[in-house]
Amino acid sequence: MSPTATQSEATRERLIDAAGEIFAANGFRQVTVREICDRAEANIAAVNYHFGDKRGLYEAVFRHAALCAPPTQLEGPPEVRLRGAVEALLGCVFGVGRPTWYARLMMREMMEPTETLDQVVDERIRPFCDELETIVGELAGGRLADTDRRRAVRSLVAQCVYYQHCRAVIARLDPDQRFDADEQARIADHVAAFTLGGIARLASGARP
Amino acid sequence: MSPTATQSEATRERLIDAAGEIFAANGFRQVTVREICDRAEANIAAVNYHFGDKRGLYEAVFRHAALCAPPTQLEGPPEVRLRGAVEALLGCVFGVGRPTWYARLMMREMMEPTETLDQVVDERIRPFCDELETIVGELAGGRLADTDRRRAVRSLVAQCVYYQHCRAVIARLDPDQRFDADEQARIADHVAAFTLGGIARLASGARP
DNA sequence: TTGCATTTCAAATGCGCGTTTCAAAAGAGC
DNA sequence: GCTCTTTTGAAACGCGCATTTGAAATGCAA
Repeated sequence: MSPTATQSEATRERLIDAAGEIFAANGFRQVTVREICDRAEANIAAVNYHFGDKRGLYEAVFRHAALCAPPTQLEGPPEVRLRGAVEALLGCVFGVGRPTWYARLMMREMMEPTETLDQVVDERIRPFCDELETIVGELAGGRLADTDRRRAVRSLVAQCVYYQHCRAVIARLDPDQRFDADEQARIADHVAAFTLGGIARLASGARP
Repeated sequence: MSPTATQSEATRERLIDAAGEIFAANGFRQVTVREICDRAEANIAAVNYHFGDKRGLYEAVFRHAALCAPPTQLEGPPEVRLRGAVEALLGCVFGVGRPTWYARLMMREMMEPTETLDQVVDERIRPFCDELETIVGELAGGRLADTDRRRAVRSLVAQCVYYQHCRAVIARLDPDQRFDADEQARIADHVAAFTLGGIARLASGARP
């Protein structure tokens, strides 16, 4: 062991990685500092030394996770950009390649919001939603009021995050349901089609 | 004080009511037995006496909450029944009249499923989803495969529960957003229209 | 009235866990 | 080599909280 600067940094990273997984899987309260340090192969005092306290570690983890934003398709006709946005969202949820615990962490943060959530909303979520509103507006041919556009964006996002937030129920209703890349693509097809239909209906002005 | 059978029952009920609110608001771990007993005006030992332990109380609460199922419109054309189902779902989420903590409790249960969730899925959720599938099938004129029907039901449900699961984000994106009965009705309009459009698009066979 | 069963009460117990402490290890600068 | 700073290590502290305990209170039956 050589406690040099790079070694210290390595310890920090091991703690963040271990804590990210465990926090996402079990929530803030459930997780013990001992458990995190065990997996990170760090001493019990490392958390307090590097992050002040347990909450400081959590915030570092959340901030670190928030860095991997969904990459979106910025060019092309609105149908293509819609499809790209859906895949980006589902990619976060299904997390086939990425660190799979970010979406779960986000879900937990939504249930018990802290100040960290405000930052993430401002820095990441709002810009993304603004872009979605633009796409929806174009798809509707400019025939939607602001409120309707906003609600349509919610309907779109809802269909994606549903597979994260209600996975427990989905898995029980449909034991055969898979959550791999192939299924992700099929769901993306469905959500894109359903959303196009929904927007078309809204734009047509028909009310049920 | 008269520790008779009805008094004992009253204590049980006070504990369940108090615990329901507090569990829903703060989660299982956060809540202390002391806090529950304080609000229920019961002794600290009452929880262990009546429910064995804290977990036993939680399960009793969840079972009790699961009894208030969404009342659905069973007759009429599928458009009307769809609208009824949307309102029932949103009613659970917005909880304008009902015990408002059921939806929150359900959300928590979805994140950390216990055996209790299996029962609730079998007894309440699956029958409800079966009915939704029937409605969707009728709306599509029988032109949807089972898989597409199921996904459409998910898209429908997702739009409703989104207002529960992501309320923290919605409130931050839209500080003016209200969650009262009036807004609930407008959202029901939107979700019903959006869903009709989505189903129509799926039934038309068009793919993006 | 007097035992008996049920429920409530206040205090105590025990323990899990975040945090602190203080010493040891290991470079960095002189 | 020697001090100084940074990082790690093992053990201990202290607190919060679920749970237990044993007695008191209360109704019921004989």
